[in-house]
Amino acid sequence: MPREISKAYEPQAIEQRWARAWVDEKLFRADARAQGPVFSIVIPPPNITGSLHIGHMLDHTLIDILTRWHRMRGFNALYLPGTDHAGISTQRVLVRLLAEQGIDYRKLGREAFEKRVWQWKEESGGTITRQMVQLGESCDWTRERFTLSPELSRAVREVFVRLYEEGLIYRGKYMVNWCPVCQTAISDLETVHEERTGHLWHIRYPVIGTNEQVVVATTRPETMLGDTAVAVHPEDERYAHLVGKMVRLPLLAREIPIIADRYVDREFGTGVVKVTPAHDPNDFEAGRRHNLPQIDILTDDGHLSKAAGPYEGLERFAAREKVVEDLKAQGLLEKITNHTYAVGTCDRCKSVIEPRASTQWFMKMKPLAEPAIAVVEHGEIEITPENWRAVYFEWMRNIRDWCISRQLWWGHRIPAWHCENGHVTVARETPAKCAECGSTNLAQDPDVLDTWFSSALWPFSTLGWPDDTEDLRVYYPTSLMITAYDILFFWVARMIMMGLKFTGQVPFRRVHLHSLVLNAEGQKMSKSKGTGVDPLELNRQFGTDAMRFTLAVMAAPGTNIILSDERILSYRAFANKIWNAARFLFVNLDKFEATGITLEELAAPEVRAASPHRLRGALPLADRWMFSRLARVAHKVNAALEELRFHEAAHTVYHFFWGEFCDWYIEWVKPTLAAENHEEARAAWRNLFAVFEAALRLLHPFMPFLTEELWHRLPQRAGAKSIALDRYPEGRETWFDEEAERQASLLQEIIVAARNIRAELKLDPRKKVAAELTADAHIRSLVHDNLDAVLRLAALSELKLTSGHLSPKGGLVRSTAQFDLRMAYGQAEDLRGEVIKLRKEKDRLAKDIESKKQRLADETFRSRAPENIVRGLESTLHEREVEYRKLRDRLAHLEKQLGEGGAAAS
RNA sequence: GGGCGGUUAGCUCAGCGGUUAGAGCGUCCGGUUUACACCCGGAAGGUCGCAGGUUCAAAUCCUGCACUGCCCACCA
Repeated sequence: MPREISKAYEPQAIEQRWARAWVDEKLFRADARAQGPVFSIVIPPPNITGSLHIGHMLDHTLIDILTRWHRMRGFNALYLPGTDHAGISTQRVLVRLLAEQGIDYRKLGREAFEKRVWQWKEESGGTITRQMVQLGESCDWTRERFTLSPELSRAVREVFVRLYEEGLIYRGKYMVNWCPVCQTAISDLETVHEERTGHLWHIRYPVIGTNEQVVVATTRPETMLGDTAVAVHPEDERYAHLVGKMVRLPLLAREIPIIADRYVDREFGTGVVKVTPAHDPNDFEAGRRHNLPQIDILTDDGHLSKAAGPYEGLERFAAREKVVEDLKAQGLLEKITNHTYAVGTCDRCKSVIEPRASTQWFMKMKPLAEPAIAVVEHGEIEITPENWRAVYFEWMRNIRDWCISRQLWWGHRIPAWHCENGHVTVARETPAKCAECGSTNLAQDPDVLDTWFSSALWPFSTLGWPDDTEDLRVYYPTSLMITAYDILFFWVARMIMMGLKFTGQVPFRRVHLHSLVLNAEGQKMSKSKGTGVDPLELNRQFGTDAMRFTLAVMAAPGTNIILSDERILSYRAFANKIWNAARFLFVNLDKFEATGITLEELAAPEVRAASPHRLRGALPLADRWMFSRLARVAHKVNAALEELRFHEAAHTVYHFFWGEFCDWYIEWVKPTLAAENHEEARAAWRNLFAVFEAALRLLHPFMPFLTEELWHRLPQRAGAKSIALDRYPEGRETWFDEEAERQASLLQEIIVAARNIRAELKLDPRKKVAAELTADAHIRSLVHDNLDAVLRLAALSELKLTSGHLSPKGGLVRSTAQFDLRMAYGQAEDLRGEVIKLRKEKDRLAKDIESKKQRLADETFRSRAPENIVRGLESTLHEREVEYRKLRDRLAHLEKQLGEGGAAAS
């Protein structure tokens, strides 16, 4: 046990040392054959492109707290780490990096590009995992996975082929969200609706063979170039005579029909709508119903295509202006009105997406969603906080097919091969010939899968599926999924669907959705917006343990987390407090050794396991109280963690350690530690060490580094490896010692009362003064038995114990129903402050008593409220009345005194 | 257009049916108590957004309103 210990906690060196040691020793390697109930959790795989941001830090902190807690409780715990290949994100990063080097990725070609990405991944893709090691996360690094590794790719192909064979994956031309910047289709979830104020352009379409014209309104005038009809409601009398006639499409002079369709809203605008089947979801459906041609007027990169005639080549927004200008010139623009509408933007690049009919791969979701709804309904998967259940159900019940193909190069290549005759062969391995016509002229589909496709398989693909592995049998279904609520649909819902479909089991038994971490302005932290904070910088500044503790304390469900330096600072102070409590033990080792106690003795398991109730009676009050509090706190922390109430668990240990262990217990037993009576001193040391060591274990899941370091500095059994493998304090209810808690808090009240008077009198804290305590025999005897501690902690020279009523004369008094404490004062003190205070207190008490009396006088209350509530109220009322009488007498006395002195005249 | 949160001490937030509503920071007063000034002791500070209702009992449950944040949505 080292004697030299720095005065303040300096986390950096300690953290680095333990982080490395834990990995080197493979301390957290899970053994599928180990004993104990299983706790398994897979990480929400971070993107390889990123570095660790505060959101990850929160995820990982909560996961790690629970993993360490379970491990310490004897669970066979697995925390499986890994990363996501992050299709679009990674491709975007690489394209940019290459561009910076003057390389056009398209010219590089697909194969060379992929090679570059892999190379980059090897060099830079490990940032996050390195950072996770630094953070000391208790993952099993031997089981690290990557969504694009050969093993996981195999799972992806297996799933794709099976779904295709069942008809749940299909290919076809449908309306998709097209991002002209990323140049790929994206899913509905990846488009973010943004409210914008724009215009509604009203355009005249002349009806051929008449003098009439119809007016259509549109938010995207350039799409008129792709119109293949205009539509009216079949029962709209205004236009009934026009149905079946043709209109001349302005600018292009194309003749298109006027059709009747129920999807037209007669109330909106003129009741006539232009139909652009290739660029609007409603029009697409209408186009199918009426057999209209689809004219795609766009190119992949958002310019106008050949189909746009004279507008070919124009950028889409330039084309809009030109179209409007030309319509205006031809007098075909009736009016422009203001209009707010929601525009879809690309989640990745924020550019406006274009609805576009395109041939893509889709997954049928309804059949997959049904069982996924059922398992949550039936509680096979518990979602916390509960309000997310409703959100989940809502989305799942209205789920639409998922566009899974992406026009990218980085990702899982779709396992489909096209032959020259247009047949498609879907296979697990590259086929030699077309399954339909036998052609050997095959080309693999160029598209890759949406990143979330492989993420959806994560809980079982990482454990070895599709093989029937030991890991899968032992660790699947996983115990819990912890992630931010913003990927409930993207990821959580899809994992549930895929897990059920392919393993017949839920992927996890519980989902905990935590809040987002926002900055001081309440904005979502984001690197692109420059509003992010670097958690590693904060860790360096305040210590990882302080950061972890802050996040845990703030992880209360419901609200978002707003991080501030002040808050982290207060938990850095907490870490320092723990450090200094340890320091107290270490710097007093000479006193400790003087008692003849050995370190071996302290490390003995029977001392550690000492169950307080066995010792009760033999122990001094302070120790009985402390052990009881320890048990109660352990009980509460365990219960809180069981229910994922991290903030409550953290609060509880914080208050226990600082407010009870340090502020009261250590101060209380200090003299005993140096007592002449060695047996007494030894017992005090033993208990102090035992409580401190237990407190470290209690704290360990929250503050792994600090506790590991201090635990190793304490005497430990030979071969004891890590606090992380030690037992978590249990807090059995049989350890609670209510009598000791009651007595200790009474003594504390007396001490606080004395301190209060001292502060009021502005006494020099070192100056010891005499006081008088009036109380019943029971309390007097309690105080008498603990007189040394009371005198010392209240800085009293003596405490006279008296019975009966306290005479009203002289000194400052603090009273409760149980006792009166009086301290004499010199003549210089001004009593007016005290009088004001007492008056205020008297009013408050009078009001309180009045309301309690009223309650108790209420017959309905007495008959309906539970007995213990009524009795509790009665006894409280009695106490208040006692306090009130004492206070009234004191006040009268003081007022008289002031009045006589003439000081109250003013 | 639907839905979900939030509104509690100067600030950031806990508490979510039962006796005098809590924490951290900040404020004020007093401290070189040999573990800790990242500290110690004491104190001040709140008609729990507003209005109704349910209940013996409401910060806590219900309804409405007002701000405020977010999610979902194919009305041109």
